[in-house]
Amino acid sequence: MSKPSIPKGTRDFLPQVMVKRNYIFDTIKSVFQTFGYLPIETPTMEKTETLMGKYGEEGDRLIFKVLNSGEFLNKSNKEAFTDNNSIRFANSIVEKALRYDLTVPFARFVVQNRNEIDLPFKRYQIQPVWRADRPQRGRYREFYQCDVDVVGSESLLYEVELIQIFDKVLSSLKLEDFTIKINNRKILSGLVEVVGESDKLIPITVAIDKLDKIGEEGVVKELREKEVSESAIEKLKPILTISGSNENLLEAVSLIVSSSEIGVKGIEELTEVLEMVKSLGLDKAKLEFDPSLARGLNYYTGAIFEVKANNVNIGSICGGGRYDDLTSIFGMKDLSGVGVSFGADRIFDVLEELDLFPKELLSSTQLMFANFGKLEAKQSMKWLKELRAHGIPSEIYPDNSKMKKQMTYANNKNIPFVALVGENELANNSITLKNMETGDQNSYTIKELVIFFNATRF
RNA sequence: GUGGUUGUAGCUCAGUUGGUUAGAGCACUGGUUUGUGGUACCGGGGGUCGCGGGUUCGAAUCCCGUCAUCCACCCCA
Repeated sequence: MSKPSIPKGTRDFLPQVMVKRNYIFDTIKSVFQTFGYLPIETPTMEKTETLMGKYGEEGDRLIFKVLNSGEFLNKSNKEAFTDNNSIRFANSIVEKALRYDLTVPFARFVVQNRNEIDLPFKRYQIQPVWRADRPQRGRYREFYQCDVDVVGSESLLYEVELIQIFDKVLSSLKLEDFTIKINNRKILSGLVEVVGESDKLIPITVAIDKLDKIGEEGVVKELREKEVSESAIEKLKPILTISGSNENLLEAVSLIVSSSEIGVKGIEELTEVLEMVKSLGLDKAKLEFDPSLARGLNYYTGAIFEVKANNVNIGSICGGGRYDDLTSIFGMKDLSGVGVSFGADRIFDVLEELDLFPKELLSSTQLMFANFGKLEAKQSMKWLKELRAHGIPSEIYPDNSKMKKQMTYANNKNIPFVALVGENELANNSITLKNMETGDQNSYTIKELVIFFNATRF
């Protein structure tokens, strides 16, 4: 048998990593709940028809498909097989797939459970998703998304609320320098309408989205490759070059799209959101209107968001937007939704790189009893029971090993205190407490110990 | 899916124009210290050099294939 290993782009998580991951999840959950969102879960697998076609052509390719069980070959499309038609053949032997994100399953969930929920429905969902992408820095094939969404309201108050959630979560995680980028798909629609290329909305937005990566020239080159007319490119150029405050940008863009009804609507929405956020104030977040922000997911129709950690070379750590039509695909019309997603794994990488995890996360056990033999261990167990009854995380070394070995174990586990209970302590009913940081040792009774640990609790 | 990079000890890596028994640091382990870790000193274990084939008297080193990895593109959390 070869060395055991796990599939490409997946990971094992050791305890010292899990405590950090849980710190992120706990922070996110508590913020979500203070904004009035409640948890749901959906299955790991969805029917392929639920997922396919919702993420664009590229997305379909990246969906992990689950082979049918049993004698699937009997029911397979052999014609498609001999024709070398992979897609049609795959459809005949696959009817389930791993979820690609949490938003589309959520839309399905809302429609399916419409009679059990009240609108507007506010939910959060923290679960892994899978993408058959090639792994690289900050990109995994299995990763967690933490989604907050609300469906059943067109109110822009929710856009504001989600911006506040971005700010609150990331500020709570001690991130100092991050930017929330915001744009509105209606503005982009107005833009392509004004330049006379309405049918090329997607290729144009995808090209514009790459501005900060490939620069103005790169975008123009890509637009030409997508057969966008020269006159349209000329009209789009200001979008690529203008800069300044949110207000200045709004004014400039609003002039460009003024002849488009939908474009003007987008400007109005964005203006309202920006003004409200400005009057409420943000903690650490910077909020920037970025006319070149587009985002690849096809279902967005209104506001779109993306959050980047500054000074860290990793893609966006959060994203989201408003989708007016997602539930209609599943048969429920006129149900607007808006939501955002936190990329827990990327946030982890950012906090790790910036060394922002609290250091007390590393130790859970506060006190370890050294083991001096059977009698001593028996007494230590009694005292342990009492300490644990008071909620003090404590443990005992399992064997009467050499002190050096026991101490090394405590040291490696970052246990701050070791209790020494040997022959002498047993005789006078005391506990010698060693502080592993300073090396100081003092004698205590069990009562004093409980008081000591309750007092030093955070 | 396209292009490139790198595979040597548990981890990070060195290894000269191909030449005897493949090295270092960290980690692990034993001792100096049989009731004291984190610092010091001495010792020890651990490697089919990713895998398969080829060239050669001789391959970790050169060639071909393959798998894995990382990076860029595409796309995205």
